[in-house]
Amino acid sequence: MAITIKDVAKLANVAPSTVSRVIANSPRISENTKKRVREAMEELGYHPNFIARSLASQSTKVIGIVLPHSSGVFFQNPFFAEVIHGLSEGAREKHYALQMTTGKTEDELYQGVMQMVQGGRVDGIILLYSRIDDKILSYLKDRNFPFVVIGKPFESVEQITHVDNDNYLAAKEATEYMINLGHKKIGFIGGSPSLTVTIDRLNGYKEALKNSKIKLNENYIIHEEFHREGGQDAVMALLRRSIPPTALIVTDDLMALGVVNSLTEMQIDIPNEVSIISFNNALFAEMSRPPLTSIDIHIVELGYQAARSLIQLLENENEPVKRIIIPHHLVVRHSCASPSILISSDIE
Amino acid sequence: MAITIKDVAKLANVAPSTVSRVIANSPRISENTKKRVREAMEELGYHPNFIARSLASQSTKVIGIVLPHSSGVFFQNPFFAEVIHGLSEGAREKHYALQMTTGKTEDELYQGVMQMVQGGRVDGIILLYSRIDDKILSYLKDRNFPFVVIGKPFESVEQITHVDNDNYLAAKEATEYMINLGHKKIGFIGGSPSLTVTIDRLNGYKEALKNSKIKLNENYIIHEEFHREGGQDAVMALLRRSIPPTALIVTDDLMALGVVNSLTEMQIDIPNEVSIISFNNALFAEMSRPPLTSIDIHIVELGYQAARSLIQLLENENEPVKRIIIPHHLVVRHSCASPSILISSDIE
DNA sequence: ATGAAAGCGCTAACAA
DNA sequence: TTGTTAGCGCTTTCAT
Repeated sequence: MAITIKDVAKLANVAPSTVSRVIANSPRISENTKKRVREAMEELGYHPNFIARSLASQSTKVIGIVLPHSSGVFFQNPFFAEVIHGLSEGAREKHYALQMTTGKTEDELYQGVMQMVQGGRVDGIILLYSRIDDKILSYLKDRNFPFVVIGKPFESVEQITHVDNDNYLAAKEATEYMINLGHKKIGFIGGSPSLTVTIDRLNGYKEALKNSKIKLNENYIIHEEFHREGGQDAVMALLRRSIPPTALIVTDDLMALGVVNSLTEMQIDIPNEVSIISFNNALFAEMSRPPLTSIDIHIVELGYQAARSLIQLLENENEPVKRIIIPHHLVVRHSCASPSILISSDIE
Repeated sequence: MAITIKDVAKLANVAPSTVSRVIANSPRISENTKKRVREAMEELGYHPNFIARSLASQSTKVIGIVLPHSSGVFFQNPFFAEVIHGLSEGAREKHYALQMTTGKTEDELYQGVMQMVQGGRVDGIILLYSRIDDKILSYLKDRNFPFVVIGKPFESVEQITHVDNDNYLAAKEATEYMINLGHKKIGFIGGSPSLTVTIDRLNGYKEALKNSKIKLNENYIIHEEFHREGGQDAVMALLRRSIPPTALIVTDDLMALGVVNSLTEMQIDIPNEVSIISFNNALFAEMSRPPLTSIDIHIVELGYQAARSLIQLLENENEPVKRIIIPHHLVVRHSCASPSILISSDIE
């Protein structure tokens, strides 16, 4: 068995409780005994047992992070690595550990979260996604368990601390960018319609069209999964429209990559025949041929702020509910151009 | 306070230890009382407290994973997401949780590992890298703490369970592939020379050259970090050689991407002027223009097997030390060709 | 400023 | 087959 607080106490000739106070650096212990105790700890190579401490103090200093189910897809997307990067920075700074839960099905995931929460494994939880009617979110909310969501909660927005982009605005700007280039037939390729990020971006897109008096064409809106195949399927569907769009708002780089693949294969020129703007600005956007104009949403920062917010929530009894909006910005590359007069008038 | 084992015991009219045995599904409890106890648990919505269980049983059912320091670079590389994917599958199947440690410096990382280990936070550890003279590995080994490394340990290979590819063979085959195409001036762009993966691949490269009686040119060997800039710097250096290589073995996709970028910018044709073969076969390899011939090392499987091996180690008193080799395979795309007679004879 | 002692929720050895 | 009891290593009242 390892060195315990008792061993230290014995060597330093004090009570275990005194050692405990020294660890917590209680001001009620004289510098003198603090020094003695610390020397004893040093000499014995003592390290506090976190589990015991957790049990006694009812706090673990670990944060649980919940990936969406079907995490297979999620792992492939650069979003995952970046958000974890940010989370791990934020957690490490405050000396919190990170624990991960995944599940193949929603129910498996739910069980995992329940174990984390009721098992007392974590002090708080960060949801890496936000969707409509999420059982897990309801569970956390009902139990009043501390949590933060990355993305905008679908309901009770005012009561849930979350870190998000202004996805409505970002999509509106992206769409306006296309409109300003002269596009009128603009397609929208979004993720699952049950994700709030998709809903917000779709609304931004619609608003921009409305403001410019462009009639919304429901046939121009496609929902697919956030991976390459999703983008491919989406663009194929869009190309089957009697009048295909000349510009596409694609809400994920990996999808956009699929879009580019398909168009390239069909020898459709980007940006002269179809313009594309993507979201997230992962390395893929830069690597694509042509390089994609993309909206950078600063994913690392999203994770970093989420970790910090949760920790504040945990450490401050009555920390208010917060909404943190991470700014986005447009990175212009070479996937957007004015619609070719030829083509657009040709078809009409 | 939440429902405890005592509450259940009271309701079911048994002793707490009986409830504990029911949880563990001990065969020494009658089906009858099992049923009664389970009903009580159900009725109260009882969930066992993992922390208390961990303290009493001295086992946490959590696995610690250690990223290399300078994890900033590591997070960017698709290797990270894939290996975590595999780890999380392997851990979840056996109902283990995953906890992550990162650090900006080696010392910070070391402290983190010490906390995990001595703090009793984890039952075992997986190192996601393998380097020469690793303090952390020595620490784990000295304390006899269960761990598994992904990659080949530099020392005591026979005494440390690890999951690896046959990197020596993979690089040898890659090099032979180039030789068979007719290349004689073959460059090697590897990662840090303190990583065993680099060492193994370099040795495989050298062996292939030797077997084909091609004289080793130390100027053709470059070491850089596993990211794009690394690849760019490396290829620039190689191009400054009086006789630049006509083929490149690049031990990482992201680096290869940098190589391709630089060559493309300089209007050097791939594969006609320079052939490239990369490692890992991430999406980047496929996306690159031209698409890269690459060696797929099955990173997800690496993670999956690592998790399983560690769990076996933890659950079986005298599980033997194991070395698991994940097969690799060559994926041929369009970045390799025979050296142009013109160019190679021209220069010589 | 320090010590004694109870207890966090569970497991496991020992009894019965 | 089940109950009793003593910890696991720490924190935290309550005394002193």
